[in-house]
Amino acid sequence: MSSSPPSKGRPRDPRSHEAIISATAALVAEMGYAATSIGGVAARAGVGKDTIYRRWPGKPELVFEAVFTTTDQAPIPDTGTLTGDLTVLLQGLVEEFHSPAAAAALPGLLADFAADPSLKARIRSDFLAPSKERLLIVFERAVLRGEIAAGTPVDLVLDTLAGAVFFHIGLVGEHPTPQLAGRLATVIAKGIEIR
Amino acid sequence: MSSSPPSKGRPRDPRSHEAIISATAALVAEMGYAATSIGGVAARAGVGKDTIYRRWPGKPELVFEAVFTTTDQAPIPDTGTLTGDLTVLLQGLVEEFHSPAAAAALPGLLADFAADPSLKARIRSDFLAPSKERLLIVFERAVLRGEIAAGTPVDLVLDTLAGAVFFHIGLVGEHPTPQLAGRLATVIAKGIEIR
Amino acid sequence: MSSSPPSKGRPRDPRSHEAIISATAALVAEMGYAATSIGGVAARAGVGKDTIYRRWPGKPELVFEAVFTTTDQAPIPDTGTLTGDLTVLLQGLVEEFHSPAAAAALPGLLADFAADPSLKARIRSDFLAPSKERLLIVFERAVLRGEIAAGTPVDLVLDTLAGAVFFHIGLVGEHPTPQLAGRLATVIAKGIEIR
Amino acid sequence: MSSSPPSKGRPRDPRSHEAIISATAALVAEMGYAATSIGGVAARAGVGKDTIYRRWPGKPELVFEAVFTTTDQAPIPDTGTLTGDLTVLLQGLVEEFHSPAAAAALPGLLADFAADPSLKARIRSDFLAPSKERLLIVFERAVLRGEIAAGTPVDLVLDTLAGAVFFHIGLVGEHPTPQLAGRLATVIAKGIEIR
DNA sequence: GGGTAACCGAGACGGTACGTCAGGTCTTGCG
DNA sequence: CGCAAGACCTGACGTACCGTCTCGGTTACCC
Repeated sequence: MSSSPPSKGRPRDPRSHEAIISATAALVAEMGYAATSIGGVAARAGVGKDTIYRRWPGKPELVFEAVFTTTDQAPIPDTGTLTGDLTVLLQGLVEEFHSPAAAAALPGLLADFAADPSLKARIRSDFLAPSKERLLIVFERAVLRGEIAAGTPVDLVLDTLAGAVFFHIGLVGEHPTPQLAGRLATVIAKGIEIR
Repeated sequence: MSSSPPSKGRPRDPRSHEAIISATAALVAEMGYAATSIGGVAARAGVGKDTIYRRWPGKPELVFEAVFTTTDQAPIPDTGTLTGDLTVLLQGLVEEFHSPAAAAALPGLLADFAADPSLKARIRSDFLAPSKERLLIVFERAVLRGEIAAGTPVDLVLDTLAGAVFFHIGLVGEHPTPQLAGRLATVIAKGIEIR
Repeated sequence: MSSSPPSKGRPRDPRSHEAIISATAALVAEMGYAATSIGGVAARAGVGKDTIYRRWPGKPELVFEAVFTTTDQAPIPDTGTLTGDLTVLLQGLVEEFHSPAAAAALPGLLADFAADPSLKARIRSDFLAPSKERLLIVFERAVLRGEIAAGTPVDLVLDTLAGAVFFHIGLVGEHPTPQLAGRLATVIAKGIEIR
Repeated sequence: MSSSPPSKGRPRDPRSHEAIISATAALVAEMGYAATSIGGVAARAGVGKDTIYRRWPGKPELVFEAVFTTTDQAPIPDTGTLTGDLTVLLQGLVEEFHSPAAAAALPGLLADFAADPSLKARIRSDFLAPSKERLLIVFERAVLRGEIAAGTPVDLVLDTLAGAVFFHIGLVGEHPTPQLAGRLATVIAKGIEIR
């Protein structure tokens, strides 16, 4: 299923990989996305530029991997109400978007992804996929509870949730209040509920 | 109120201004934001680079002025219902974000604004101000009609509307369906209405 | 007659030119031709790389100009005998090839010129032209004196003289003895003289 | 005399040696010396880079061995006159310097040898040694015939012969005429002969 | 109506980063 | 140990922009 590893020649040193990733995360958090250069990452990681280009095609892919390593092990929320579930989901999004590295990286990173046709598709498939999976299950439960209709468009709702948080936190730079996730969840839940 | 013009020496040629603005808009639409350079704009406009730097501090400010010239002459919607008013407002946002130049410019442009502390504030004051003004009046009427509470947070709702549209259209690259504005308006209106 | 200077835009700063030339000469003398890089010259001259590439197409042309500035103001020898004239000419060649910068530069420089078809022709026209001019006059006088035949091939003799000195001094690295020029001159003069 | 072979472990595969040598000769002839890289030779020979570095310290030594394999089996000329002998010797030099691989390799190769102190000595000992041996014998015979003096400096004459041919053919790129060797031989022989 | 000060085009300037390539060393698994 | 493969660090390559500067030359205002 997965591509067989060639296993020919010297294997790539996982310590280089690790050093590159953490140097990237540190530089992005310290200097911002635009001021982070491949050369700078290489110097900081004590690595040649080729070692980076061998693994990633460019800065966007590298930063994406370095900053969004959160393997999203968070459990799927199950509070018993749609509003409660959405609140938990949104709290996750707010935290993710507000972490130092992510906040520094996201605007430039998404801009680079959006600008490259071959990367644009990955916004949905890589950035949003984990959240979509969870939102799908939350919606299934809400449908069973009779809170929302069966055909509620997951992608559109997810774009709204993510867009709202990204715009509010990432672009406008608003510091997230503790109530933020709850407020947004309430509005959206009420908005899509039956009746 | 505005800075007094020096009025000493040769006045700036308004034809240069015009040529720069339209060259910028054309280049952004054709090549995208990242591939648009000041030098390229100057060459296309038949103008020296200094003539650009004399008027704008950098690419973000230039592109902002070139692409968002919509003097927002659109009348404030007054359909009689909050949902109707929001639909009209959102249609405006969708159109604005979907125009070729704006779609090509927005992700990179917002990223550059967000990355520069001195520009970050202008996202709210320049990008969103016209919409906020209209949304305020729409909300006032809705309060008078008893549809929403008096203290409904305008900024947060606006960030949600703008974020949803920007994310959906600008980043994910979804082609806007005719129903999009209405759907979003319905959800948000229902979500913030009393009861 | 000469190409008209464009005189459009900011003129090139002759101090940059000067700084680049002397940095190049110094680096070649200190480090050798191969270890002299455009980037190194730029750093040493306090100049951007573009400023170098704007004036010279590459390292060979730059080094050539930097090292062989000797405008060959040496007078044409006229000692009364072919042997004497050739001795003076050869002393000039020996000195030129033995100067620190030239000795360090010549093997690599000539190799780069010989490897590039568009530069190859310049070996004869740029490196050898001044010597050929002098040798021509020396030969004319020797013909008048009846020492050599009228059709003696200048280019071939010049290649022999230059090749002998270059090989002996530049490649094999022999330290030139005071008698070297005289010995070679005697051999060649005797070899081409009538009888 | 030679370094003792390790004779521990697997012996070196002579087919690799052969493949490397012929790949090197082919690449040098096709692409030139500068454009010939160790990596390219390895790929062409179907060999790992280490297998090359295990046998040769670097490109100069490798190319030298690949291009100058002519084990100089040519017999020592004995035509009865110094001019005749020198003509035969020079014909050999001209042919050697004019062969496709040698012509492509020589300028860069000699430059690399001259630039490295540890290789510089080998120009005389490796490049010129076979010719010197023959020239010595030619000179001995000429001394016996009374054509030249006993103390004629072999090295200097050899540098002159080699330098003239190398400069004329290798650097300036002159196509060798059939008379070239004879003409040079006549000049030099006349030049060094007694009287 | 003559200065003078700012504007204009062109393009040179010192920098920084790009993505590629070669050099020479090393580390795999397999003979 | 040899060997093919290929990862590794270093450092140079030539290009593209950045934002500033310096030319010659042109307006338009102010004295």
